[in-house]
Amino acid sequence: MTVTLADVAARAQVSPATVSRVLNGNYPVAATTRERVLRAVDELDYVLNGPASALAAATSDLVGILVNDIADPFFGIMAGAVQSEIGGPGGRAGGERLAVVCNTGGSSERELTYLTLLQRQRAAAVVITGGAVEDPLHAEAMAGKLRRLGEAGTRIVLCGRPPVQDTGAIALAFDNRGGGRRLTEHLLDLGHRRIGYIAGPEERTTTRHRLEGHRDALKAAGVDECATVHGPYDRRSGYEATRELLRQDPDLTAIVAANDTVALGACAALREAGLRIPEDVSVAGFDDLPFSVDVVPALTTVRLPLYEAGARAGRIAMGREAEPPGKMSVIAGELMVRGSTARPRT
Amino acid sequence: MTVTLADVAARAQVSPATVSRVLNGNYPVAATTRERVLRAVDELDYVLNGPASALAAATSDLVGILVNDIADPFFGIMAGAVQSEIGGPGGRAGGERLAVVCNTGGSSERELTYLTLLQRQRAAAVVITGGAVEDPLHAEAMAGKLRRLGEAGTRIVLCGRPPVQDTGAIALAFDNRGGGRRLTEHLLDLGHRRIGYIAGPEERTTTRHRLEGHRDALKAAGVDECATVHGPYDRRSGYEATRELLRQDPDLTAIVAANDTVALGACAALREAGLRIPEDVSVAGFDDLPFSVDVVPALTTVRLPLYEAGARAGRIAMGREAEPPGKMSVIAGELMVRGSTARPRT
DNA sequence: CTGTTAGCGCCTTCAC
DNA sequence: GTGAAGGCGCTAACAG
Repeated sequence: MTVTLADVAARAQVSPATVSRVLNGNYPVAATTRERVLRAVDELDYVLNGPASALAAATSDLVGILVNDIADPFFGIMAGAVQSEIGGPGGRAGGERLAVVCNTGGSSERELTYLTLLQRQRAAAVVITGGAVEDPLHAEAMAGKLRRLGEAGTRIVLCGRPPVQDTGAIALAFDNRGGGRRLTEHLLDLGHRRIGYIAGPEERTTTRHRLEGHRDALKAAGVDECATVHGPYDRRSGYEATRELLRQDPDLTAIVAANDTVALGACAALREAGLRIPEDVSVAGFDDLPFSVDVVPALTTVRLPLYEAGARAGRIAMGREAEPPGKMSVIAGELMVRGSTARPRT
Repeated sequence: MTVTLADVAARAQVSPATVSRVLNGNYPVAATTRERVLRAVDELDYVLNGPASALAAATSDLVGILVNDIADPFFGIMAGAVQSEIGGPGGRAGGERLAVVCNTGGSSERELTYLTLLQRQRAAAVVITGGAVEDPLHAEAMAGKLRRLGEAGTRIVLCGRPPVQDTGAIALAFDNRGGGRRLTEHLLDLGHRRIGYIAGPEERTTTRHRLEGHRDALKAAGVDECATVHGPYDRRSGYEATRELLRQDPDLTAIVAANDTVALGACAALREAGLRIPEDVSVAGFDDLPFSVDVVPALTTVRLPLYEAGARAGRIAMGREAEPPGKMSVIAGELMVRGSTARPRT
């Protein structure tokens, strides 16, 4: 029915072992023999049986990339970068790796499920992007799962997520706290004192760190915290949170959003309320997604080098770049001051 | 070293076959036995070996989703929808399927590579999203690959892509032509006569169909085609193409973009040129991505039911929804008239 | 309902 | 540089 390696061997008049060797290219084979085999492969339209190969070799060419929300460019950009470093030749059989992205939807349960599925497939590596849920139960389950994955030979790289102790996982973390602090400092420097904050979902590392940075800046300046509202990382959340913030404190002069997408929703709500940006209310985001420079006014935000971080994570996962000292590296964000923030109205 | 099914069997004092049966849940097993096995699985922290299972069963729980650009929400939304319908229970072993998305970057070569990789893994199904490259050579290679995949038992669903003959693949196509026509008709109705067009990359079905719709509308109205420029589906392309269009025809009163992202770039270029939207130049996009309603002015566009289409593709791929008659269904777009289009200046 | 018996297709020592 | 043989871990008939 389907063509097997034995069929190729027969046609090329060599042993199955030889065919395997040319396919994997990790063993000396005479040039003429190799050519004969390759021709047979072509003629028979042979496709290696991945499961069989993985079973015998006790490892596969699958590399998993976990993202919280595949519809969000924040993750799409990182995932694409990881893939671009992995997809190339260099795998075991046929020289290609299967880089696949798995959408957890931000659910810690699905995150674990995907890790199990990947473990089941004996994935060669796993890259986990974005913030983590901070529930202690989940954290423990996660640490255990990562440890077992690592013990089974899967390389693990965290990209945009803080390290998990005792797992051997390599972490490239974003400096969300520092970025959040600089952003709020910028607003304080402009003269803002009543700054509303739209935070991400609770119990997420990203949310907490950005918020802490915000609070650090306020504290350092001796300014009281104004209203803070939590919500998911989407446009609608920004819209609704802003209406809530305006209700809680009609006199606020600035709004900091958990990320650019949320900031977009905030802008919409402000406009609907008849408030001008930045004349009446300044708005700031986080991440610097591609659209942020195009909205009107262009968004003040913190740029995270998403692509570079993803690419680096991919290379580390492939063993093509040395892991950072201490298995951990903090990536800084850059404050991008644009038209959406200005001095407060007097 | 690693725990195998035999270990579980020994601990539960049953045969390996029985363990397999409870794990796959597709065979009657006494409740008490099942419980004993499950407990052993838990105690030993056993994880099924996917490759071995796939090899023995000659099929896997892997489902592939191909996208042209994972950083583009157009694909992210569809991919997320497909996954949400696939990820759930219902798979063979352990009741979970591994839904994975593969980023082709719009390259026909990588598209074929990924299909081979998926074929190698004996994927249960493959969903291919977005437009296809129209190069005849690639089309032929693609048709052959799809046919072989189908013969090997992989279900294939095209989502947002026209059908490929003689492959058995099911197609859910978007009515890009109709949408393009309605969009241009809308501008013509408003009184526009000099309409610049920013098309997507050449030799893509999506590009061609949308452009054809545009031309259909012009022709029906007896209006000559104004300047048309091609470019990738990104913001920068829209920006540069608009500068080019303005150079070619400074008197145009409207610009139709290949999609919303391109339209964003077009808006930026217009503003930079000191032109107001829509007073001086109207702008229209395509897709109705989430941000399109938030930009200022809100974008007139054609809404494509991306999520619904993806979800349906996922269900069909899982055999949970009947395939459309003739293995093909055309999904219409809906014209969304918003602030970015208005009567031309007189 | 459960155990026994063969493989699934490939990789990998070991000989030659 | 190449062939032969055993086994990777699981599933799917068969028996019982």
